[in-house]
Amino acid sequence: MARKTGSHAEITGPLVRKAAIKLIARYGFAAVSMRQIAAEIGIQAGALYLYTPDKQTLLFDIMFEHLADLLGAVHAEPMLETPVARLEAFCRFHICYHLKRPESVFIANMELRNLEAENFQKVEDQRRRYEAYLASILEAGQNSKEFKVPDCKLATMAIIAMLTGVNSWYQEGGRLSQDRVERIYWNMVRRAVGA
Amino acid sequence: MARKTGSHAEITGPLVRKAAIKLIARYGFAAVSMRQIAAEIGIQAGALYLYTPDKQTLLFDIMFEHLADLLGAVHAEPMLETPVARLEAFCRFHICYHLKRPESVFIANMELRNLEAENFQKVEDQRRRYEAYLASILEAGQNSKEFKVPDCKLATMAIIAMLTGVNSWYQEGGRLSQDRVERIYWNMVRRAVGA
DNA sequence: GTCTATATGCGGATAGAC
DNA sequence: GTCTATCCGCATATAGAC
Repeated sequence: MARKTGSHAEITGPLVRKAAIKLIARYGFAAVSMRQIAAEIGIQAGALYLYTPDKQTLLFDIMFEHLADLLGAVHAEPMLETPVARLEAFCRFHICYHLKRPESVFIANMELRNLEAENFQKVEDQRRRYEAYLASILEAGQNSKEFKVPDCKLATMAIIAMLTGVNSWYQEGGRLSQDRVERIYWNMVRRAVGA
Repeated sequence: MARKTGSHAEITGPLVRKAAIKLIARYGFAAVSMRQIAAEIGIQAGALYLYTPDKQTLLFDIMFEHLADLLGAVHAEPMLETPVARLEAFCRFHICYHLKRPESVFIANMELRNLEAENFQKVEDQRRRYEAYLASILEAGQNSKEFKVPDCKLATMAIIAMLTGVNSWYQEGGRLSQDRVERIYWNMVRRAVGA
């Protein structure tokens, strides 16, 4: 395929996404203008509309793909034997995956209310599927008597909130290594579910 | 003091605050206009500036007062004998207090990035003081060997994230009573700290 | 594919009448 | 204390030149 001079779609497309993630994470969706996003990558605002039909779709795509990637990654994890091994793997996976892309995580958690109804539903469905993955581990452990969880649904929400919270304070090169953090959190989770 | 016809400062002032909390919680600070806030209470936008010097100060006041009230309330709790009793009281207090004012809690957690630097510092200071309150309970239990916490700082962050997470799913009149939720969460916390 | 220019509307905040 | 009117700037999105 011939390409005209000044044709950079394959480069610019991903740059738009990347710039939007960076700026929305920092300032919030409503506070970031299309002009800012364009300026971040050195193009004019009008040119953005070659890569997204509008601002709302840009937000939705960022959030949906983040959750789709997350779901894909968790399901790609090797399926371990025991519930306790699976729960440890989940805890470590969750912390690790989230710490690697703090901006997307932040957007996925903070910008739900800026999604239009239809888009919100799609994103929420993904989120529920992720929660269901953890819930199934807890239920398995409950059935096998390895865990003592008073309520699997509550434990699911509690564990996810606790693990995601790491993103709000963890700093690379800080007092604790990531592996140490994972270990400490896993120990708290393990005891919380009575394993 | 004589009052002119149409003078409703004592009524309107609190109404402004209340309307702002409602709208900012629902749509986000950046997405809410001063015109919307005014319309919510049936006045014109210009009249808002009798009650706040600007939009930023309105946000700061809401967040700061929320945290000041929270700190005041937690320090007003009766000081119980043992660390384990104090930790249970804290867990129940935190869930109860936060469920009672979900909008202010949401704003305090979501709108930090919309605060100007100086205001941000003041709000963060309050938050740190609240965290320190929980940390001191954990340290006391650690010293008395009642708890087995690998790291008090991490346990503090983990417990607060976990407890605050209740606000994101709890619905009055749902499957579980608030007391039942408090009990279940307290049990998870208790085991997580090895008590 | 990107630019400039522009249509159109809403934003925060203030001035001055009542 | 509240209203109306207004300043001024920036928002999203589109049209058409290059």
